Amino acid sequence: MENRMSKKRKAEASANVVKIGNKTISLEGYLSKKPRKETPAPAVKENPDADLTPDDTAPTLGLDGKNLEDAAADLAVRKPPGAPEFFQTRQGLPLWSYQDEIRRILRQNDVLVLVGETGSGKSTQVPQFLYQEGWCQRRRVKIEEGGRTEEVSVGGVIAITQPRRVAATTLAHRVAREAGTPLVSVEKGGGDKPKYDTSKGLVGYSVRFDHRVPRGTRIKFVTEGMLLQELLRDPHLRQYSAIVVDEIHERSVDVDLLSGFLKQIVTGDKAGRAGIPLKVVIMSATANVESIKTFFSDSEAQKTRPVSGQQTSPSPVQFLQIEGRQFPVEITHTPKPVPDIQEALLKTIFKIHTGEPLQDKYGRNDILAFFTGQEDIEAAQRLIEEYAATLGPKVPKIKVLPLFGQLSMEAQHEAFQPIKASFTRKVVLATNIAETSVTVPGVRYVIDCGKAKVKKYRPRLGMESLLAKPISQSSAIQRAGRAGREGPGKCFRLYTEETYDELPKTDLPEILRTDVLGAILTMKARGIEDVLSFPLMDRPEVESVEKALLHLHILGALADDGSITDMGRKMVLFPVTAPYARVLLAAADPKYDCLLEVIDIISCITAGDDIFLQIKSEELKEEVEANRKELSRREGDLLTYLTAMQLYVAETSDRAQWCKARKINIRNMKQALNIRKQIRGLCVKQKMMEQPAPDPRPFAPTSPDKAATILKSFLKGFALKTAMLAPDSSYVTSHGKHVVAIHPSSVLHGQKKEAIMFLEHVYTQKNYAKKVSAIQAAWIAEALEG
DNA sequence: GAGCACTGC
Repeated sequence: MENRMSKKRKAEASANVVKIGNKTISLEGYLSKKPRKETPAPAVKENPDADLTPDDTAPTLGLDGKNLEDAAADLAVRKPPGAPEFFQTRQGLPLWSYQDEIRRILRQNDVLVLVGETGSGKSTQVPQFLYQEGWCQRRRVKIEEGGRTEEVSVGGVIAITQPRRVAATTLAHRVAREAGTPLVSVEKGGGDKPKYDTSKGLVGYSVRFDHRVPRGTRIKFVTEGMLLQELLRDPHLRQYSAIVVDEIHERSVDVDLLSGFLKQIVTGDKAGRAGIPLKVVIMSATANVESIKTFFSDSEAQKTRPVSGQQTSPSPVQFLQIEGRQFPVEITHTPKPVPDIQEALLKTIFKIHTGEPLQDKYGRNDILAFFTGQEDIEAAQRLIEEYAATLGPKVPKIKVLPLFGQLSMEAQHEAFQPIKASFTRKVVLATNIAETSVTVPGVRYVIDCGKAKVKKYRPRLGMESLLAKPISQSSAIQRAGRAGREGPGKCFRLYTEETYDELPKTDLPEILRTDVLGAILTMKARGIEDVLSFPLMDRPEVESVEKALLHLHILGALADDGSITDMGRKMVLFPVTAPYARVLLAAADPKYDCLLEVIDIISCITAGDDIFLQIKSEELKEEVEANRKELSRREGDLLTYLTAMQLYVAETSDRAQWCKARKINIRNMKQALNIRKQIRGLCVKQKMMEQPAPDPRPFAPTSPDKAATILKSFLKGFALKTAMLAPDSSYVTSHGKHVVAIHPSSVLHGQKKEAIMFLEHVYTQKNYAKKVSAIQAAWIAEALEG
């Protein structure tokens, strides 16, 4: 609330401006409550491909009876190199016949855009085709930097980026086996000695919490975020001869930023690499790559390319398209728009079930239906089960399996298993999770409702919305493709062909749907002064960028002239969003001195979805709620998370049972412990605290005074996410004056407090505040003071 | 009284 903001702050606000490039923005405008019209923007989830299924993780030793030296000897005499038992499979991949062409293109060019559909083998084969190329060798060179000459190594390694950790690690394991230097899992091997010398190898990976980079690694699978972090240390990516950007069609914020930095390296002055080019292979599973090709081709910098010993000047971006290995999928649209999608979905399921065979020569004929969310899935499940009970003895039975992210691991796993009962058809009711993240085996019929829930950030309102929106054509194609993985399939679209034609070709990339706060800070920390001119495939609206710059200024990450501050540099070292990083820095301040507590809370929050699972059945409800009583704190959700973490750590006998009794997501809790360890380590390294005492530590409840201090440190990052209780018992936000309701998942739901702070603000059916704490109004002004 | 999907030295 502006009238509660301190006078000092107001005075500063009117005086302070942020400069971006040649633009000047005043803080006054940011803090004004002038209403603005929201522009509606349709958007949808991204898209496809995964050249592997989760089952691929199974570790195998391979190369029976051989050791690393033998494999190395093979390598020298054989062409292609690698473990012989994989030759046949690899040679059968569509990509195999393109290997000479791929090598030829990259000998002559720096950038290749490669379109390869699901199953083409691009993720596993491309790095193996390239690592023995002449340009891919490591070289000792002299580089002039700051007036002095330095001898450094450039090149030698190929990095392949993946949007997800599992993809990076499973691909690395598979390629390592194919290359004949498997990454034997020491942990999983139990007491057995690994068969191979795992300290050496051609293939490695590096993802958060998990790094396996053997000596001699030439092919390294990394997450996009990991490479962005490496860029912080090494802006020229000197370790690498090539970067293979996989799954670019998913268009994560990280891949967009990475593309910008790669474009700068490829087209810019390569003095930092002693003139040695960095090769870039962009890989997409969808053919819609025009904008990507244009992005990497058109460059002003290309004209001023240095001539320091470079033989070839780069030609335009090369392009190669490889067919996938999909079975044909017959697509049916509805002749007319359906009035009730839920009803149409059910009718289509029954029609397929009664009219189509249960099995054929390709295998099982299961059904996968795409829904928008959990609520629809659960409603449909009840109706299908009711219907299934009425089926005659000659009709196959139906087994309904829901599949969405909030389900437990075991429940999700059930959807991947073949049905054990005979004469039964599996019907999987899934959210978008089945479009990209997981592959359900056995599916031959897909039903596509044409919608998906999409999260979109509304910069003008400073909040997010999560609503069902029409999907894109490429998303619809991806959904249909799920029917053709194991045999010819059928896809039933519950919308007309005209509707399909009018859908956007691709989904809105994440950078246009999300708060660009993090992206801007990432750029600033990597030396981008004028963020508006940084090369991006899709540019966020200038207003969104300005909002983010101002927010970063308020957080203290940017100085008045828009340059990054020491605090900003510290903030980017933490694997949390900028506001959380600000809270960590505040908590380390002697004035607050509550860093350990704040780390515990932030670890719980950033571990994924809520650590508290929802309680479904009525009978369990009372029991679980009774068990949760000891965790619950009247100060709100943050102190409740802290108590949960402290009790979890103090629990030494059976943590799994402890979680089960309270319906706490143990997977997220374990992840929270990982994050806690990582953040603690970073804080020690930054001299923000001493090495903390090891676990377990006995539980002692946090005192009300300490709780207040913790909440005050959170306000340092979230002062704008506060609301006051109005006379009509609603909460009105101090920034924007919106009415918000406390989300039912909060321990403060239904309670009236003088003022609240909330870490998340999402519009679904209502304007909801999530992760809520009770605060005093006076604390808000205090937090904004300095 | 309610929850698309991912992710970070």
